[in-house]
Amino acid sequence: MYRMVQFIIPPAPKTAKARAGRPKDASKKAGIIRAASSLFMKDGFELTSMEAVAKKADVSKLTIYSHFANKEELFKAIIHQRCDQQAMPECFMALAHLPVEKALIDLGHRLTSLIFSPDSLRLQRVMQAEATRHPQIIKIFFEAGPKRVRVAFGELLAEWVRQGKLRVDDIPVATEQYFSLIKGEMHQKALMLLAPKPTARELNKHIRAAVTLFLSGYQVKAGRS
Amino acid sequence: MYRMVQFIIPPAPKTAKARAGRPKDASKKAGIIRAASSLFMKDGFELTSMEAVAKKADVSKLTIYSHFANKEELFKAIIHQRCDQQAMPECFMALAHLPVEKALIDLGHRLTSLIFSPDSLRLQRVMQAEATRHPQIIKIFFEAGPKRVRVAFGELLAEWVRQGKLRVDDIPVATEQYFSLIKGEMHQKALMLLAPKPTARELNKHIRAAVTLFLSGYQVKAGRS
DNA sequence: GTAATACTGTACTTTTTAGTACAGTAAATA
DNA sequence: TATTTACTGTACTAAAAAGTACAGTATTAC
Repeated sequence: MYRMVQFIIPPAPKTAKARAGRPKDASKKAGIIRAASSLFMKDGFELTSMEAVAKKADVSKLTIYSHFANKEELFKAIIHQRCDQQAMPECFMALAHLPVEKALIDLGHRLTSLIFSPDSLRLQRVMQAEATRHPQIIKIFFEAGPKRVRVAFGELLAEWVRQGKLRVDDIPVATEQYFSLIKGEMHQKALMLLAPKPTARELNKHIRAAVTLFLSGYQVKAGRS
Repeated sequence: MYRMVQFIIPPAPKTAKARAGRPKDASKKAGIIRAASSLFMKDGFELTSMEAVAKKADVSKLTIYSHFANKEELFKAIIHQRCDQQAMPECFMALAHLPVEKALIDLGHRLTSLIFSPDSLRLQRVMQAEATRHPQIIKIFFEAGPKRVRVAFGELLAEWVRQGKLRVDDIPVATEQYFSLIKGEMHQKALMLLAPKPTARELNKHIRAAVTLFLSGYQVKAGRS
């Protein structure tokens, strides 16, 4: 039964068919998305009202409903858009020929500045809050964001193993460990508003400690079997 | 102005003064707390209605309002109560004379079975969802739960350092690293309902890997300065 | 120019829920 | 027994928000 889906022809490809009459205003839609984005990120799904979105976008409420079927669809559109923004430039492999320690520290800085950015924290908070009510969205978010980064890191690790710089039995496990150490508990606290943004000094110390521990487990030392 | 608060005498210490008339029924209150607890943990603050609590506790809505001023107070009472339950038996020091590796693995199992328990996951989810609206409660939750456990673990590490089994420069950092590794990303996924409960085998492997990495960084090897 | 569609503003319906009013009953103290 | 307080059930108020109806204006394709 499921196989058949692959052969179904998409129902009427009415793309930019210019269907007679005044066309929709793309700038209106963009304005709605911008307004909704900031409100959803600030207040979450439940506490953001469509009226507030309309007001902030300087648009009639009915205009919103002409672009998005309902509140859920609007929310999904916002999350999709923000996930795309969050994607990291996949330039991990460029680090493959640096000294391992330096590369890991550099990466640590880039990752922390991403995940501690106000936007990322807000998105993460909203996702967690809505986890039970929007499980599909969470999945999209995870695949588009965290997962891609981890895959790229795994490939970098594999390259270093090939170069004989690291000794890693289980790459997925090591990847998870690196990210766990880099995130640490500061991230959890930042999510819960329990800690102010860490200072540059704190971050530096944190990242160095994480990389040191990671390398003590995986770096190839002179004179090993 | 604020200082004065410290000197204000508590307004009439009517403790168990038996203030004439029918006394409040403690079992009603307990029933309300029990019902509210399960509902708040399931649906969070906003989506739990007082009517639902009343119905589940088999009690009149007004009875709830006679025991708790409003919904927020009821919620706070629930969180307090659950925090107290979550506290781990502080028997960490009993592990001080076991072999370090065995102790860390044992501890890892206890910690994971705590934080992956349905109750803990639910509490954590509710806390995260309500973080922005109830910052004071979050603080209480953190001090009563996670923080106490970390302090106890830090003392255990210090004891091992004293015994010459470990070499740890910065105990808070090492503590954070241990907990980060033990929690890993599985916990995050479990919170977001992205992963089913990990199997015993997976947990075992995960904990072993975490402890191995931790010890490779902090265990004293024969023949070191 | 005409028909079709987009957009606006206002007002409305519907639903949900926190919190209250009230009238009555039950259980304790004095 | 009289009084005071706890509890119940029903019905209510008030507010908030999703979504719709409608009447009118603006903008485009044909």
